[in-house]
Amino acid sequence: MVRSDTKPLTRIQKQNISAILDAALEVFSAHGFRGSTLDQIANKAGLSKPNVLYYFNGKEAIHVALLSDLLDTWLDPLRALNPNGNAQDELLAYIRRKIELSRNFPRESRLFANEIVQGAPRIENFLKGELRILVDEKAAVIAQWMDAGQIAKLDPYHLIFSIWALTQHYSDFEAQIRFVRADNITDPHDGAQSFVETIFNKILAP
Amino acid sequence: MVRSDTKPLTRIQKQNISAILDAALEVFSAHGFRGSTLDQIANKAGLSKPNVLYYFNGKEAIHVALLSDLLDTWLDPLRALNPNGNAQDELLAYIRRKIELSRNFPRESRLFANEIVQGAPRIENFLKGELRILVDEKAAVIAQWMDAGQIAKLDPYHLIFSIWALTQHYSDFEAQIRFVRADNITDPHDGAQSFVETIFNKILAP
DNA sequence: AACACAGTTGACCAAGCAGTCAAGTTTGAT
DNA sequence: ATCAAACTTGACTGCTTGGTCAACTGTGTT
Repeated sequence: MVRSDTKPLTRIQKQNISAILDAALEVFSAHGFRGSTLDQIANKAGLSKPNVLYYFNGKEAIHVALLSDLLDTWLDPLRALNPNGNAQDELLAYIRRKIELSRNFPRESRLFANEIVQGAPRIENFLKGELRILVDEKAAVIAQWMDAGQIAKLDPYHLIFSIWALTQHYSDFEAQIRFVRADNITDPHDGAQSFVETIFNKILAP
Repeated sequence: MVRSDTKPLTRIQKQNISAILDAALEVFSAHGFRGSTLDQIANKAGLSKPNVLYYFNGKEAIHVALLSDLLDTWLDPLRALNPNGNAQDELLAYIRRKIELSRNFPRESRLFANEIVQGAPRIENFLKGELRILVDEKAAVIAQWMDAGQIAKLDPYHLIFSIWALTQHYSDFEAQIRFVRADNITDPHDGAQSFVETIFNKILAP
């Protein structure tokens, strides 16, 4: 088996591992963990099933690899919230980064959504650990901004949740939006960006 | 097999069918369609697997029964939006009904969410049909209210989507909220109601 | 009490699935 | 050209799972 932590990956390894991860992202995000099969992943990756298992210890291992790659990236936008910046600017920039992330990585967003909707069994520790610490920290920053009168006084946690809800909705529930707006549609994200920014301007106004 | 459309159900049929549907709701909403097994459902319902299949034609039939029961109820809050009422009052009442629905029926909400996140393969027709017609109709009503200056001018479709996003977030992503707010929590919905009403008051203000 | 039918289930398939393995082929360093 | 290691796979195994079936029990109507 490959993927030991002791280093250098060959050309073929890099290529196949990334083909597998890309295929797995496609499949897992569309059908959930239990709804996906190794055959689907192998097929989409253009490899045989035993060959997929040559690169990863098992189905679970592929899923874990995807999630840990993802979780790290997922924190970045919130991490970048600068306590010393202007409240409105910082929050709107955060919102913009979040929208961009769901727009550019809808599969990743749905992979995450699938996990959460089903009770987050595989990422409970991430949520209770890293994410919780970061959210507590940033909620405190937001609370200070509110106390200083820079933005409207609201529950900072609910404010963060509402940003998550609105920005991810367009990727996670894309199917609903697409079917409901059958005709006049190109990208479901169209208009979303400016709408979400508009309403948060109203929400945050002191 | 039972469940023919030609009527009267016995006492035992009523009881077992409802036990099966309740168990299936529990299981499907937690694991998705493919992630759920008939054995889990049978167990939770306190019946043997063959007995479950005596009442329903198969796993799919149980899922369909659940969804069609659900979809109808799901439209009610939006249906009740009264074009002749006051814009703000009507929309806030709609929001309140939606929140109440997710709070009282989180499993139903997650069943629906599971479907949508995975591309809505089983309810595509509902979304493209009934839901779409209703949304178009109510979006037109909202647009009129906006033109009349009763509420702020926004994209009515995005306004509806944002209501869906915010009200369902607390049930569908309950796991995330619970883990992130580990301590100071009783019901994740606590505070949600007043927060969501507050921000929509700001959003809708003309 | 007797009878028809509703309800129930253990034992059993067949298909689908994750994962193994031994035997092959390809790659690249020398 | 050689060879060891990297890579690949057809054929297989064992388990899970949706679904069947024949035989059994419970119910309620006369």
